[in-house]
Amino acid sequence: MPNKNFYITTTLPYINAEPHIGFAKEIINADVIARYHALKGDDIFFNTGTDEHGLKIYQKAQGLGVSVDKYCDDSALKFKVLQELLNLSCNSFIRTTDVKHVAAAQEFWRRCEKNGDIYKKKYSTKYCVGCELEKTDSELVDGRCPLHPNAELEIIDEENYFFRFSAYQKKLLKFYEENPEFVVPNHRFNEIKNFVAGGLQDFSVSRLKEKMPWGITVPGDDNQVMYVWFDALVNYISCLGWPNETAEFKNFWPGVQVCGKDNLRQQTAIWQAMLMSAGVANSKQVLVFGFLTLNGQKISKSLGNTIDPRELVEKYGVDPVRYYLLKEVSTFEDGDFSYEKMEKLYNADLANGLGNLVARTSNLLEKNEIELQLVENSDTDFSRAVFAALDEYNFSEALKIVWEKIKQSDEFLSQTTPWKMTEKEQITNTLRPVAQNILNIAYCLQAFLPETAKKILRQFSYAQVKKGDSLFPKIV
RNA sequence: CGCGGGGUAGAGCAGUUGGCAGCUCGCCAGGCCCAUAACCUGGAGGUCGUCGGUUCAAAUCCGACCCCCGCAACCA
Repeated sequence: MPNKNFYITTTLPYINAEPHIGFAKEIINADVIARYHALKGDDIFFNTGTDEHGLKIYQKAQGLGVSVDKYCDDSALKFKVLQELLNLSCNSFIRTTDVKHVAAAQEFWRRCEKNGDIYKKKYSTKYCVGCELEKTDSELVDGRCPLHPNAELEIIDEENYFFRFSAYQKKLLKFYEENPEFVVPNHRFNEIKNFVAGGLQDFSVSRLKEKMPWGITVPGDDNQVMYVWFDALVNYISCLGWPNETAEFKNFWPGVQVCGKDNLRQQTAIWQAMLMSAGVANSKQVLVFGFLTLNGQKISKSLGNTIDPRELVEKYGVDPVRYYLLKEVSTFEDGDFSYEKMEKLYNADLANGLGNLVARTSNLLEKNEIELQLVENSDTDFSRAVFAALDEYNFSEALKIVWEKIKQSDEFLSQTTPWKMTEKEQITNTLRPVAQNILNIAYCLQAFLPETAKKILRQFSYAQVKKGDSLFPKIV
């Protein structure tokens, strides 16, 4: 079977806030998909990065008394370290301040302009710096932005460039119809279809440079910079080298994009219209994930209940954090995080489940000096069942199937009681299928818990398996 | 008539081509003793939000209503 090329990209988090657990979920989900495809033998391009332009960034840097460049460098680093922290398999980290991205965004603009989709218009509107957005009166509460009541609204009265979004209503609807798998899950697809069918308004895609210098200069107009959204979306192809006819771009675009549910419009409508305008192929698929709550409450800075992935990883380890987000939180619906649930799940599934099974089995193997020849992925019915759930992005179900195998193995040991046996051959024959199960489990877990899978594969690759350290010490 | 999600055992959830109501945690009783005080077996516990309809049969399909939670060109 020839290798296929598989491209997946996250959205780029905006660097004005610390990385939070919601984005961790998004990127871990993407990582599982990428690792799964790698396991199948596909060639992978896995992109993430940072979104760094816009007024909010500019003002924040000024407030801190540092140069914008330095502020961006420092902030981008906080996101880049997630790759190691969360054990991600990304091979591309793009920053919207990268030279190649800036050039790509400008070329993208030129193509949209050439196609007649960018025009200049004078307008006046209220603008919330906190949201980086213009606000309509209907969105305001007491004349203030409800999300940022402490920020003064700015009245913008200027001439900006607009993108002819309205021209793409029919084309988008046709595209959706022709690609029934384009947005997953289906209820999000319906949502965006309804939105587009309801009519589209052109939106502004530039700002006056004198008011907002931190952006990419509009080609042919030194007085204007691109609106941050317009510039940022181009990253999904600039990271592949576009507009150059690179091998990466030819081999990997179009790809799969993932995003949080707040980003539905940007990814599935605005960006798709932009691609059509620039004459670039549309994305292959967009996966729209749910949100996380913390102890049942919405996570937000104003509530002060944000949670830093680094803190979690330091406390529990990478794989337990990945496990929680994959098993306990459904892929497309909202989910909840709490330390209490984290620790319960850790003990039940990782310490008492997988960790204990590996410990008791390897201990019996070592103590009885059993030698085995095991085969990786010997039970293809099992791995197929796991992968079938993965094909539907149902990570929780996939892990459930794996854990059923763990339970079966524990049951088998209890029934056969190999620790009572005296004949080495009998012990060997009893432990062999259990050890083989563990190896098969580890094979499948490579997509989910890469570190743990690696440890087990290594431990069970020797003819004489040793007990080794416990994988997940119980939390007491 | 804005859009969407949800309401299933004490808690957290799974379960729609309609067919005996499931999983994890917790609780009770027993077993085992290789293993990380772990593991195995059995048990208690649910009028599947409410009301009505279709059907031999409804958590699942249809209609009305109640209650929670997001979103509303916007935050992952």
